[in-house]
Amino acid sequence: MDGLDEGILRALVADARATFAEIGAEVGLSAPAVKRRVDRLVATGAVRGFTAVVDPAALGWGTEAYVEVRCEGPVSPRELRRRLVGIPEVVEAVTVTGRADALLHLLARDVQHLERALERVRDELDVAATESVIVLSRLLDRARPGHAGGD
Amino acid sequence: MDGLDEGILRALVADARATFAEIGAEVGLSAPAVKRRVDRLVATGAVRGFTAVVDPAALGWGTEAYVEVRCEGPVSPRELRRRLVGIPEVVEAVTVTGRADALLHLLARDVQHLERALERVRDELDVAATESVIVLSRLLDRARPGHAGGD
DNA sequence: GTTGAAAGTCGCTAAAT
DNA sequence: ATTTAGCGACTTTCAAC
Repeated sequence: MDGLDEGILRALVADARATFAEIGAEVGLSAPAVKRRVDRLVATGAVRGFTAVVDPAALGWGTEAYVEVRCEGPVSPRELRRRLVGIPEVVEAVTVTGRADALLHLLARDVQHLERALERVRDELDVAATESVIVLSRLLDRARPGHAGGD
Repeated sequence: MDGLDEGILRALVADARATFAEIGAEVGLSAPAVKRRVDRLVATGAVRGFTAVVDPAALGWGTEAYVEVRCEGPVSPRELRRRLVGIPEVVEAVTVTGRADALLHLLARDVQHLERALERVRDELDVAATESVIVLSRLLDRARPGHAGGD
């Protein structure tokens, strides 16, 4: 990991489908040299993969919420994960410090759909309490280029 | 947007560097047909872009937090955004319903670094109160393939 | 260890059907 | 939407640093 790798990462985050020659032009390397470094970044795990940034709103999923969940009794992260994978509206889930056990990020078509998804979360996890906030606007999203107001 | 487009989106989210022929094999289309549909998905905004999923931990950014922020007096989302862009540790920011004005997602090298970033947030936003939780483990991350425990 | 150059292969893209 | 064909990019090999 040196400055060249950082430049390559910047280029790949900005556009994962950039050609090796294009990336090379940005960082001052030939295409084969870039490929070798990209292969290494993937092999070492610095790059986990390449993905498309899909606009949920364009697919009619315009409602977004973050939900803190506190469960009845102790729950293992593994078990938590197992129960949440089956709920497609849960797009992100982390365990956290503090009063809550987990913080969930939900995506839904509308508020009714969100409510149904939350019911399903409560069913799956036997939840003691939840605290939800609905997203009004997305200001920033550095992990997903173009996904928020003019990054 | 039909079933074929959905299949193409699935393939691109799974691997943004997949060739059109590979995607075509998955959804049952020829490479040129896939290219036309991908071009249309990008043009209509359903696909906002393509990005690399970088593992922050592999770069030494192992500390992650979510922070609810309540500001003194009313603040416009635009102004909020302007002030947060300058803080690189803030990787995500949304405005939300409820007591808080904004929910921030922060990435830092360690807890000390996180504390400094939080001080900077407080300086930039004249904050009335913050409520932070530190991420213990990431269970699920559907937007970033391979970024959480065995998606 | 690294890089850059060349050659062969493969994928991309524009046409015609 | 597919097939074809021409072009550009990728990937391997090799020589040089």
